[in-house]
Amino acid sequence: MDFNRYITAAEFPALADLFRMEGRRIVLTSGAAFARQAERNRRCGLVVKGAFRYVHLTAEGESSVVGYAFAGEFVGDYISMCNGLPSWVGIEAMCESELLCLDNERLETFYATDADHERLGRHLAEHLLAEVYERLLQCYVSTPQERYESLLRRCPDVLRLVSLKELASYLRVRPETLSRIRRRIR
Amino acid sequence: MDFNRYITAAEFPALADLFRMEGRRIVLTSGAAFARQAERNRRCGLVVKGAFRYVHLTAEGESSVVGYAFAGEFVGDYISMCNGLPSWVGIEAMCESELLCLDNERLETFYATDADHERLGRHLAEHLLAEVYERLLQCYVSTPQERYESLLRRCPDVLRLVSLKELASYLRVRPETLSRIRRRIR
DNA sequence: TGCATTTCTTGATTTGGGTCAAGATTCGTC
DNA sequence: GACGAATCTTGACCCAAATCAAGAAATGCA
Repeated sequence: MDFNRYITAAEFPALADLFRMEGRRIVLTSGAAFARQAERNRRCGLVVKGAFRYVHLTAEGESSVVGYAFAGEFVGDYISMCNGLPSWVGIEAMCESELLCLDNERLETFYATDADHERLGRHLAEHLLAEVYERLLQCYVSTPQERYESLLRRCPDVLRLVSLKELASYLRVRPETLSRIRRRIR
Repeated sequence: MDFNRYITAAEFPALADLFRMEGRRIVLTSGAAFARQAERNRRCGLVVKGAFRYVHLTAEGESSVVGYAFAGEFVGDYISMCNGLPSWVGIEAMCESELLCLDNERLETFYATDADHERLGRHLAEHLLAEVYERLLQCYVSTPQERYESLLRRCPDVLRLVSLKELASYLRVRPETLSRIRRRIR
């Protein structure tokens, strides 16, 4: 879900195969929603083409981009999928995108057929956990400038992918502040 | 690990049984370390008595309390345990505490013996993921005051358990600020 | 190409939390 | 109970980011 530490098909080939064999091919136009905030989203996908952003909307109407998924990565609100609760985020296509989609039931029966599959599911969850955890710890320790620099190091062409305004939202600062951070560094 | 959304023995009875059957009984005095930051910690425990805090130390020597574990809950740096990397946090006893301890190998062989056990492990990881994820989203949306009020709602007697100084660290504010927040609410 | 819209930058001002400092209160220990 | 240490509160001041505002640059589209 994150700029660099995403969950890629390459890391979970057996899972990727499942999506390739059985996934329903879905094409979304730019801006179209794959999942809506506050709804239950019991499906996920493997991104074949394009890109997705995860957006959280507060009660006051403020929106924050909290993550991304690109081609070759899995996309979906894994947590909402697991526990069946309404999703905290919406997921929308950033451009014309294509994915292979499976619903949670199919994933659960896949897990259930084999202890190795269960283990795979565990490793997937552990992998995601490690990433979210690291992001959380960054909240405790890093300044906006550090977050910006660390992000650039991880994904140097991030600026070709998203606007500064959106990047600011991801870094949890105002666009003006990001603009000033960038001037400071130059 | 958190004040309310911890992983309890009651939620994972089969796992709790494993700890009760095979766990090594360890008694720690107040302040003693169960796990050290920057080291690999490949064991975890079920807290029988007492309480533990998770502390992250920055390079500048600032310390933040990032979580807790109480009696009836599991304790350990699950992420460090899974991926074998050095831990981001230390875990220390807040008072004289007793726990039943297992190392990662035993847990892995437990998972490996049965598809049901693998599934249990998956659910555990998913459960943890959901919690850490919620904490992360809180970073994006909540003010210190909101974090304080939400914490009080979840764990009304938190103030009898930890000092305001420590609570401030958990809420990611200075003690003075927490003091002012409390005056504001009164 | 020209116009409208959005994004981006820059400056001025405000504000929330941090820092520093000084008491008050609580707690532990002898 | 008295003393010392730690915690807690309060005030004064500082600073980084938010807010407000205005103009420049880029983008989209007719």
